[in-house]
Amino acid sequence: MATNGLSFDGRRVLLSDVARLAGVAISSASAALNDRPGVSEDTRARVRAVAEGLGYVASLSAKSLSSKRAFAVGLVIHRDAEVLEADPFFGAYIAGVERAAAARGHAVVLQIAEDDAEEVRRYEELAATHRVDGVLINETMDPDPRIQLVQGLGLAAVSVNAGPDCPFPNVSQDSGPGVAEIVEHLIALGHRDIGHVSGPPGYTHTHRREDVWRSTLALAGLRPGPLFRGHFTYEAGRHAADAWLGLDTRPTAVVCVTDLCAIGFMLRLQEAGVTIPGEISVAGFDGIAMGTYVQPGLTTFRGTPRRLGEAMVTLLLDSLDRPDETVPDVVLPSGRLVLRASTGPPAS
Amino acid sequence: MATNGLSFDGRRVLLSDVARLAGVAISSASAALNDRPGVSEDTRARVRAVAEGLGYVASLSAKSLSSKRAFAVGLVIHRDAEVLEADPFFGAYIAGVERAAAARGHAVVLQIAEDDAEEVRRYEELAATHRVDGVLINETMDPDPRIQLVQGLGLAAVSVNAGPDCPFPNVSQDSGPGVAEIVEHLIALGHRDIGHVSGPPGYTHTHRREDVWRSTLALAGLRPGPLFRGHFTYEAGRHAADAWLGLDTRPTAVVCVTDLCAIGFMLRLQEAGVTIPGEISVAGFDGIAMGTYVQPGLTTFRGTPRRLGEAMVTLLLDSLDRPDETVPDVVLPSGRLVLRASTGPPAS
DNA sequence: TTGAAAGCGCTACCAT
DNA sequence: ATGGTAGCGCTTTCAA
Repeated sequence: MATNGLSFDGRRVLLSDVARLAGVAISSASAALNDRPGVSEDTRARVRAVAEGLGYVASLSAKSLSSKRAFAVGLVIHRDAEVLEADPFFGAYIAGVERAAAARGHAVVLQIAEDDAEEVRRYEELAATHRVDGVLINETMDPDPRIQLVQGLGLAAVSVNAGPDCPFPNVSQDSGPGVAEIVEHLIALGHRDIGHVSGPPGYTHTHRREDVWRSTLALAGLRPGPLFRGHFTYEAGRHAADAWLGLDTRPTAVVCVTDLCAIGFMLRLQEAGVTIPGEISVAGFDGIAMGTYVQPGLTTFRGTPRRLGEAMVTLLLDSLDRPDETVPDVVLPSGRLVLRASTGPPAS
Repeated sequence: MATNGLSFDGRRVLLSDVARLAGVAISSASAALNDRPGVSEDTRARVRAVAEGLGYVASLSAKSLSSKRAFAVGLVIHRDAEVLEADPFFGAYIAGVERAAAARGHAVVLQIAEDDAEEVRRYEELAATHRVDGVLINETMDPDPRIQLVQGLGLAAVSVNAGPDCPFPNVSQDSGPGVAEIVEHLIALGHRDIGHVSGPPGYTHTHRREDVWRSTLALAGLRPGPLFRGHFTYEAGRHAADAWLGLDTRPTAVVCVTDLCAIGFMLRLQEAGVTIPGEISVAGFDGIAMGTYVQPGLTTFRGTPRRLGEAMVTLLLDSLDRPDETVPDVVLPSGRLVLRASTGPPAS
């Protein structure tokens, strides 16, 4: 049995081999194997059987050249290696991307850009060489320069949580409900002064989470506590903690924009002798594994990065399959609240 | 300026366009652009200038079809999404892989397999479709089934820390010196009973680290402390900690096979009220960011995953470039000891 | 429904 | 050193 793409004599099995053995023309064999109309069911079955028996696998480069499709999707990650290393979000997301792509015969081409100029170059190369059929734009920013770039390059794409003027199909997974649930949880515990450690301006995540933090408090008749603008990282959390330590009146609870940030915040406070949740309740956002390792365990809202990756690829391939129709955007459920020991009643 | 691979009228710039404008034959243009001999320096320069001016980028599928090369390397990760998520090693490694590949015009095709059967299928597909020119085999096991598989499929490959009978070029980064340095550090602190939390049998990492732990102790005239066999994970560290808690005579120091494992070990002990390093010193291996987040900070040995990725790709592409010559294996320096507060003098 | 043949855009060979 | 041309292995059009 030759299931490895080699025929008995070691030569690659070609479509012409399949056609010859099945007693049909090459064009018919092609149509039969690619589910194209114009072949009788009888012929199709026969061709399939021969192909199967021979272990035929079409040459990708030949397919690509003649069909002008790459059968691959691109994923350009813009991040330094160090940050990438510490960011566990990435693993589950990429797993979703890869599996959804593989399920439809596409490969994932991963690129890493460490600065803006390099990111631009990567997209240009992907477009110029036709290495991929489309790209995934993740962590969309509010006006996002990549959108114009990618569109100008003629690349197909799908974005995540992009604004309404984004020309690409979009997958959205709103973090608003998650933040609302966290804030409501803190209010229910008795907190009245709830601060927020936010991300850098420009990011959808930053604005959305900040807005919902504020509006949820307003809905409960509470004024927003102090706001610390920082970043999504561990270090940013530590800095915010330093700021918190310098406050005259300290909030009794803080909602952090990410788990990593929350962990930095917590550990810095603990180093300064602050007890959690005794003196302050801390909540994060994402649901990374590390949140279960710290003491106390981190209350958070767990998203579904894997399903996000799957949804983005599926949407991209769908839109590629029907270039005329405009595929509907996808809305993913937010995730779910995970209560751990880092949040508790205020000291009073 | 048309730097995006499109000429003025929106048509793709072809090699024939470059040749025509440069006033040479297509074959000469091809030779000029690909650094092949047989063109005068004058011609080469002229062709280059025209290509540059036109923003010419060769079609990858056409190149691939005619040259039988994919200009891509494959990376098959065998791991569940959850483990992948918690494993920060991956980020730096993949960054190295990607950057080295990109520097030589190759793309990285990332595949994720969640079980053995799927892993086999992925390699088969990569080979059958000629999607990549070669693959990176990471985390080589002692007899590693992938080696035979990949070789049988006719794929080029490079392995890491493989045994002497592995047919592929190999990059080695010995973890032995690191373990030795850690053990010596503990001995210097005054420890005489030093245990080890090891990984699963079959992995090179497991055996090597275990062996060096034992031999370094022997060299100092010490008997090996208790050995806990587990896994590379956080959870495995916790289990080992439980075992340690049940011991009659407890070692005063433990060397864990990975940082993640060490962190699990530490946190479980701390939950049980054990003080670190007062009652026990704990060391890890890898140098992940999380080791700086825990309290006390984790003493460890920091490898260079990024350079490992770079070296593997470079070696693969080198061996691909000269199929006749046999390229020499690469040996990477081990890394360096990182002392933090999780190790200290024994209680006594 | 089926088959023949013309591309797809390069590389590589063989003349010149 | 150059230029013509035959592939590479498919898809796709167009006749039959």
